[in-house]
Amino acid sequence: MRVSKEKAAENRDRILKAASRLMRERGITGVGVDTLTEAAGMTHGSLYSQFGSRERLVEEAVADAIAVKGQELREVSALGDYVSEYLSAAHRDQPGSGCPFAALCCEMPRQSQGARERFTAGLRGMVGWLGGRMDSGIKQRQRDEEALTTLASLVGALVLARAVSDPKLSDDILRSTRKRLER
Amino acid sequence: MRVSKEKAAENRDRILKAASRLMRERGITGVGVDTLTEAAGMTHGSLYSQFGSRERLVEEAVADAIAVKGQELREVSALGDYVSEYLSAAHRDQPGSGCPFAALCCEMPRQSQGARERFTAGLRGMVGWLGGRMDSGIKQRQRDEEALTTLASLVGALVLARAVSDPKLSDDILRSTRKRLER
DNA sequence: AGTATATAATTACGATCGTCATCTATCAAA
DNA sequence: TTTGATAGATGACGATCGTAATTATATACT
Repeated sequence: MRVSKEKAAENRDRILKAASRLMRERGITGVGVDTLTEAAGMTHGSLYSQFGSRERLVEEAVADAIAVKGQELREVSALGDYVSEYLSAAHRDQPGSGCPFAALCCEMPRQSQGARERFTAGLRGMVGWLGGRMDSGIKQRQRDEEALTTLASLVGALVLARAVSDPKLSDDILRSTRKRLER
Repeated sequence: MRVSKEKAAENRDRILKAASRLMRERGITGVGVDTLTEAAGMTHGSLYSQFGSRERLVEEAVADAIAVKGQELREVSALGDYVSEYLSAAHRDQPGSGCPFAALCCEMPRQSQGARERFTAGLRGMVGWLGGRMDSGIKQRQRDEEALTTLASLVGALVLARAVSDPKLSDDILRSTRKRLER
């Protein structure tokens, strides 16, 4: 059956938002179409009507998660504040609304080219933002390099902190990296 | 039907090795029991005979991958050499025989406690190894911290280098982090 | 306003998932 | 050597996966 244009757009958005969150929480491969559409209050087939394929939804979900996070970045001014939040226990324990790079990076190599390109574009934006908050006393090239290594440290620390089973070690990973990046 | 004790042990090992490689290449969730046992030349049900459940196989595969990599570490003496190899294009392009931490970290939060514990134990070993190759002019505690941040940088850089679709950016991530860790 | 068309959700389908009951062949004991 | 017990691979099973045909209704046109 068909629904109003508005309703359809809402439904589509609910699936998208559910995907954005659930794929970060359970992994891209870890969540099926049934779970995604059910979270949006519909039957699984509706995904195909709205996105054509699961692969397409993945692409849009990746882009959306990054875009939303990019918006949140506008409210952050100091790099130090961002690092503190990024490497916090709260961020570690809430992957569903957390950094898409950290949540999805390991699965990206096996995703469609479209999804990888959106991920890459988002990462470039992030690097640009980080570079903009670096010491302005250095060259552009050097700033880019430092932005890249900083992002790698952030992502690496977060994924490892999430992975280990010992809370104390997890905290140590976050704290050590926080300390390291303060310098 | 039953096979000889030797043959059974060989079969078990083939499944384990296939899992160790394939799970790193395609993700833990990305490879089914059919693929795993087929790679070992058997039907899918044999996994249950040998390991009891897929979950158990995951635990053993994680432990095995880490153990094998730990053995390889014995042949490395200088930290600089290790970093160069770790952040090389070759390592990036061969996840199946590469670092288990980088390959599996993002999926670990959703694995069984047993698997996470083995991952954690392996990571502790790695941190100890790294700490042993740090400047010996510093305190134990500081060495551990630096080992943790170094590992986070390595893992973060590798997973991001694998994730992005642009080869040039991927190389930049590896090179920048290599440079950063040389200091 | 009535009818045709397009669109979006439902439902049915084949394929594949992980698990367990079954059966066969090895190993151990007499 | 023969027989009972047991270990291990096979094949069958229900559940879930992603996709496509079907159905129902909102929208556009006469």
